[in-house]
Amino acid sequence: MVVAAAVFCEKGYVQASTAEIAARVGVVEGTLYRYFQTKRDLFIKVVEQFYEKSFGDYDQQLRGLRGTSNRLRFLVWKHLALFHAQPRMCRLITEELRTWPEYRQTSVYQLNRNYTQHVLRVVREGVAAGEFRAGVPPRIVRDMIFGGCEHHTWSYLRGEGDFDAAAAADAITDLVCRGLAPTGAATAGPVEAPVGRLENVAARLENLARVRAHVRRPRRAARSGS
Amino acid sequence: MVVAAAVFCEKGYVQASTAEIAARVGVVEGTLYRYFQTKRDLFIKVVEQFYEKSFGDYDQQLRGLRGTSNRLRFLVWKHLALFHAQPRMCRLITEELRTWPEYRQTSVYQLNRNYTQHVLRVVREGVAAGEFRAGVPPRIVRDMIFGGCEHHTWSYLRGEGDFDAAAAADAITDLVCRGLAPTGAATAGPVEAPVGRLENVAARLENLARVRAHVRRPRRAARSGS
DNA sequence: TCAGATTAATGAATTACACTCATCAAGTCT
DNA sequence: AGACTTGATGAGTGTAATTCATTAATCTGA
Repeated sequence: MVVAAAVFCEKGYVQASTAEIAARVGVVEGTLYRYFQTKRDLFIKVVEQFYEKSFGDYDQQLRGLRGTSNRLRFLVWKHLALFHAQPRMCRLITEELRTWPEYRQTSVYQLNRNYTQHVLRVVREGVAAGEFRAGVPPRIVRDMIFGGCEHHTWSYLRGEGDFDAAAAADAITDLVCRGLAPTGAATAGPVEAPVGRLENVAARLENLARVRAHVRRPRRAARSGS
Repeated sequence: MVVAAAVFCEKGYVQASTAEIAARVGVVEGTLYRYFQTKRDLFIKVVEQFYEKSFGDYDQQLRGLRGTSNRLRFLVWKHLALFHAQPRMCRLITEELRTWPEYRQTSVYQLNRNYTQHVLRVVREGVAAGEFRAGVPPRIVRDMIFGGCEHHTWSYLRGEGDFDAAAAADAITDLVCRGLAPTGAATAGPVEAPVGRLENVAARLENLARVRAHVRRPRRAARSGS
C-alpha cells in the first residue's frame, strides 16, 4: 500500500501499472486482486490513508485560534501548504479521483466533505459573531476558497512553476474577509489611520526597491520531486 | 466530428470507443486514424470547435457594458450559463482534457487563456479606474472566480442537482467587488482620496515587481517514467 | 481514353493492460 | 494424519486503441 502510493505518485494513476506495483511489492499480479477488488479500489484505499494521515487534528489546532479571519487564514494556509508539500498526491486526488463516476460513493468523498466543512463552520461562526454580514451563502464562500486554491496551484501541481502558500493564503483570506465585512463598518478608524497607511506605503516602496535588487541576481534552488 | 462530439458527450471520453464513433460515421475504425492521429487528438479537435463556437464575440458584448462590476457580473454569469447549458461538454473539458499531461501543448489551452484573460483585464481596468483598490493580485481574483464557478457547478455537471446561474453570478461578483472595494471609500474625507491614490500606486508597483520576479521562476525536474 | 500515380478505405493483426481462474502450497484444526 | 482454510501463482481472457499491408477509388497528363 505504501508501495502503491509511491508508484501512483511517481507515474500517475493511468501510467502506474498493476504489474509494476505487484513487482515492487514482490508478488505476482494476481495476488493484488486478493486484497483489492480493482486497481481503482487500491487507489482509493491509498488516498484514504493519505487523508487520515493529513487531516488528523484540525479541530484541535483551530481551537487555539481566536478571531474568524485568523481561523479562515489558517485553514486556507494549511490547505495550500499541503498542496505545496504533496503536489503529486494532491494532483492525483483533484484530477483523477474526483473525476471518477463512482467518486461520490467512495469514503474519500465523505472525508473531503468533513474537511471542507471546517470552512463552512468558520464562516457561519463569523456571521453569528457579527464579524461577517449575513446574506452570503456560505457554500459560495467555500467554493471560491477551495476552487481558488486549486486554480492557483494548478500549474505547480503539474510541476511547472511555484507558488507562495503564505502569500496566496493572505490574499485569498483578505479578499474573502473584506467581501464578507458588514456594510458600514469600514476599516477607516480615527484620524491617524490615513497617516499610518501613508507610512505603510513608504515602507512598501522601500521594500520594493530591495526586492527588485535581489531578484536580479541569484536563482532560487530547484525543488525536488515530491 | 459532430458525431464524435455527440458520442463523447453521451458516454464520456473513456467510455466512448473509437469503434462506436467510426460505426456511427459509417466508416471502419482504421479510417479515423487517417484524419486523427489518436483518439485524444480527435477529442481535442472536438473541444476546439466547441470553444470557437462558444466564445466568438466576447469583446463585442463587453463593450456594451459600463462599469467594472457590471462587466464582471456579465463574465461570471456568461461562464455559469455556459456550464448550465452544456454540462456534458463542460465536464469533459474541466475533468478530462484539463488533466491530461499534454493539455498545455494543446490549442485549447491557449483558447482558454484568452478566455480567462477577460477577467484579468476587467479587474485591471477596475483598478485603473479607481473602482477597485490595487494590491490584490488579479490572478488571485481570476482563480477564485473560475475556481469558484467550477466548484459550485461540480455536482450539476455530474448530473446531480441544479444551480441558479444568475444567483450564483450575483453572489460571486458581489463578494469579489466588495472584497476589492477601495478601503474607506464610503467615508472618504479630504485626506482619504490622495492617500488612497498613493496607496494604489504603491500596490501597483509592488504587483509589477511580483510579476517580474515570477517570469524567471524555477522549473521543477520533469517527472520520471513515460 | 487509359496507364500510372496519388489518395482514401479496409479489416485483419498487434499491443497493452486490467482482470480471472484453475491449480498449487502451506498452514491449522480435530 | 487427514480434512479444511487461506494465500499465492502464472497462464489465460477480454477489451480497446493503434498499425499496416492491401485493395479500391480518384485524379492527371498525353
